[in-house]
Amino acid sequence: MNNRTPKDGAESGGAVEIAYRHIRSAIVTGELKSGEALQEAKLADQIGVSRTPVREALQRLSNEGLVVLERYRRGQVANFSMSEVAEVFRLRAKLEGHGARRAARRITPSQIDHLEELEREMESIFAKLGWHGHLSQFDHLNNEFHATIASAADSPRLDRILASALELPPSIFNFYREPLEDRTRRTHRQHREIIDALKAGNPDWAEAAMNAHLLSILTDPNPEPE
Amino acid sequence: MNNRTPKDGAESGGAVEIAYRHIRSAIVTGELKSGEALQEAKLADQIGVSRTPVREALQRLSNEGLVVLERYRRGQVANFSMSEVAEVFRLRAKLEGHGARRAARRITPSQIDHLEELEREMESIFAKLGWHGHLSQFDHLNNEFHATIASAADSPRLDRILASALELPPSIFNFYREPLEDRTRRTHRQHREIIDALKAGNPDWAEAAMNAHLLSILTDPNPEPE
DNA sequence: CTGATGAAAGTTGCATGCCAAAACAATCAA
DNA sequence: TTGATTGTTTTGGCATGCAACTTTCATCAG
Repeated sequence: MNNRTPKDGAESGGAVEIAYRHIRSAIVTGELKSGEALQEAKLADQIGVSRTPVREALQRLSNEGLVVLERYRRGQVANFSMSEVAEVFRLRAKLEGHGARRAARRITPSQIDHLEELEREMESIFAKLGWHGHLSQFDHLNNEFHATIASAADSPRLDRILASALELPPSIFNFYREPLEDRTRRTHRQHREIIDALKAGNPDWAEAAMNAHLLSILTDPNPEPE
Repeated sequence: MNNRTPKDGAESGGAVEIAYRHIRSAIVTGELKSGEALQEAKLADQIGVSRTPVREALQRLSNEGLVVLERYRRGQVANFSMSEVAEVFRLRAKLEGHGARRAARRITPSQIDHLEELEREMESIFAKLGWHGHLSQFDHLNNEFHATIASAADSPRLDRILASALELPPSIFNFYREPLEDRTRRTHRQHREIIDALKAGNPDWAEAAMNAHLLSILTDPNPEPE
């Protein structure tokens, strides 16, 4: 079973990267459901690599919180309670708010162009495909939008934390009661406001706008004490 | 070269854990200096495990930011500039401030006892051994002190971020100009104040005290815009 | 039928080997 | 001497095999 691929078309990284993307995407699209068991051998076979890179990929996903690993036990797709989702957005608000504040004073014109371009793309695929069709692409663009701001904050640690510890499968949005189209339109407005604040170089505004954006996700009133 | 150890005395986890602790401790104590190359085979041999668990351990350390990995390149011990250290403490202030705020309403009496016990221990070993002797033990107890508060915040993600993305080798303290004894004494006072705030169940106070504690590390005035 | 028990099957943890890419060294041209 | 070039050595990336452990399932006592 030697499926060595000396040059696999549009391949970017190594086998770990392939496995990582594959599994992550399966989780993100809901193909792998919360709580579902993850068997190294099966995944390896399915992806076309050996167990070693699959193990590394699962390790990474475990760090990111998308997968739960326990010694000698089968991995599982993590499941996210509403309160966990809320907590993630609270933490992201703290960190990305901080990031936006710093970014307001450091962001370059070309980064702002990039943000505007990303936002245009998001709006255009939303207009073309509607919510359900655009979920996966939206996730990607939206992640890059936030990552661009974080990187403008010039804090590699912040980058890493946001990229690795505070990601959620976009499928969680499907649990919300609010019509998804409404939520999406609001998201776009908020993105534009954040861009405005960054363009103006106003740290307070940028932080506040980012906070508003992230905390608006928590529409369901949450009864626990702050 | 089969150094299999069917039951290795007071062993806790697996080979990965052994490798992880070994390498981490070497970095933390300064045995491995910043920028030093990390060769899988050499480490594996030295630790007494194979390369596979060493690779996993390095992966973990890379996620934690203590090690820098790049595909096909030798790993290196990360090096921490003053501005990175400052940024870590700013991020910790945001996150642990949030944690302390939540903890103030949730912490249990037994957790408070635990904090007081930890603080007593820290002060006692400091009194006995002075700064240089107590560095490694202090690091351990101090980490548990902060981890206890974070866990009282009842936010597993926060736990994981603090444990994995915002750790620094305690050796960085040696770069500060301020006499270490002074700094340590202030740390103890601040710890006691944090405990007081938590005991009082006052979220604002707890957050503020935690912020004061973490931001006081940045004694060197930093000229960059916030 | 229910819960305990133990063997068989399945899965993960780790060691090892091979190959490809990087690091290094020697050689040569300018 | 210096910088480029090529050949050699070193080292990391991945596949695979075996051992340790968990899970499953059949069996049996109650």
